Amino acid sequence: MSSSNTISHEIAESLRDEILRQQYRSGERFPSERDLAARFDASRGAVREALSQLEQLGLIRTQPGGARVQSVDSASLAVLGPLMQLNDLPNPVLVDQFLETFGVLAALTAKNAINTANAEQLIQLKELVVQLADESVDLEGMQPRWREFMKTLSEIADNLVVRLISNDLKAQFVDQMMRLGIRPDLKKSSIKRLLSSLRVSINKKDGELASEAMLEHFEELRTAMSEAIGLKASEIRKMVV
Amino acid sequence: MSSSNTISHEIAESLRDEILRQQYRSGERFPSERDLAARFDASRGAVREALSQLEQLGLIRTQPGGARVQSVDSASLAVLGPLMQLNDLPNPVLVDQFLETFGVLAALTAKNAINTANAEQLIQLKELVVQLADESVDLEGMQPRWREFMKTLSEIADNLVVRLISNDLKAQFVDQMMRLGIRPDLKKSSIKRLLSSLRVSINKKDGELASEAMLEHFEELRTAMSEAIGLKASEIRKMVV
DNA sequence: CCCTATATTTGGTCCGACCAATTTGGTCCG
DNA sequence: CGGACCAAATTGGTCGGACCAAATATAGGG
Repeated sequence: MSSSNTISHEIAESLRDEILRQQYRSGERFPSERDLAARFDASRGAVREALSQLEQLGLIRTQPGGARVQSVDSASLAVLGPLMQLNDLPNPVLVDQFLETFGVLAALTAKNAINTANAEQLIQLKELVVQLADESVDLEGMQPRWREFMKTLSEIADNLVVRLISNDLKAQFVDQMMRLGIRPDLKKSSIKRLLSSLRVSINKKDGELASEAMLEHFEELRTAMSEAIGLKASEIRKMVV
Repeated sequence: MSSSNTISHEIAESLRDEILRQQYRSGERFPSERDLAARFDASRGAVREALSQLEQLGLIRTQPGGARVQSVDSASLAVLGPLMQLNDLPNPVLVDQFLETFGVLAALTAKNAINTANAEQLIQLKELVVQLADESVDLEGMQPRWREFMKTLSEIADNLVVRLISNDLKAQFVDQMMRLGIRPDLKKSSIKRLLSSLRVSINKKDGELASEAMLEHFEELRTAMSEAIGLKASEIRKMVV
């Protein structure tokens, strides 16, 4: 399940999750490197490498005399992914905030992409939208195309800041949702409306229109996702009972 | 100038800047740990700690056999700060992208804050806006109040995702601009308009209005900042000549 | 020239040691 | 009893050397 095969990474993951689970109070002293080495049955060097990663994430602050735990919401954006994968079910509030935030960034990207695209790029976008309208492909199979479309938009918009933000969200939010079987029930009409707006905005080279369509789409996605998670939650509850 | 007093951090900073300066081609082999240890006259352990930080930043990927440099725009958002402080003058394009992106996030925050604020919080916001309208304080002295205002908005909006993003931008963008003497020439009328809109939106509890005002303000800020940087650049050019 | 077997390089990990800063505990004094 | 002060234990920071396994580079054979 967990990624890297190295011990130091395993230690880092383990400790990271403990901190994200609030198992330490903010400001509390973190176990000493020697203790951690003993606990994980590893060398102090490996532990120190792990701690230097946690420090980079903004989760701890180390000083001679002892490391201290930092408040989670003063950490780096890179903790968002792990934060959403902590429990069986991602925190619905967090998912909603993620979608809302990602939505405005996607809208911004779409606006700038369409406004700055050259003729060739507009054609490229148009083709991608056509592919997205293919009704013979199901929602899951469509995901790669959506990603391709967003990636193209991102490349055309060419905003490094947005791209860097997206990188830290590359914890594959969508993948995780798919894996958990959480599938937002987006009305086909809703998607059709989005695609239609996108088509028009590309033809008219009207970025503002694309932006609005994107915002609206994410709004609907938030609602659908909220329902989907709630549904999954009740499913799980039944399983337990 | 540079921050942490530990050797491993110094090494990390040094190597980070080299990568951000594109001194290595993406995909290129990174010097071996032993070479780096020799170069920095440090132990391999210190170098390894530095490298584990760079890896966390998404700047390198290490494997048995050799580490490889990653493309900058596949890195973590946390590199944005260092990226803007690389040269004497920050990259204007990057600053503009930063302001644009930060603008939509600030607008989102303002919208949600005002829409969800309770009576007490609305009063608090109103007071802060009044303080911002104090004409007896100059632009620089006003910065702490602006920060206080934004912080309050952020706390009320209570969006962890946006907060995490802001954390990685806390490389004190404003501070750096101040330090460099880059002062955007924002028209007083422009600020007055923003404050006025904010006042109205708070009174009417109309988040959408606040959002629009914020967007417009950042739009003007982008223009002003662009001019300010251009001005500073020509100043520097004269100095050299 | 290509493919394979071997030697070298490289990252991953461990151990033991030392230093300096911090923390801790206790002692002494008012 | 309380606070200031001092010494000991703890802790992070760094170093050096060592070993392994994976990856790479090299030389040899087809």
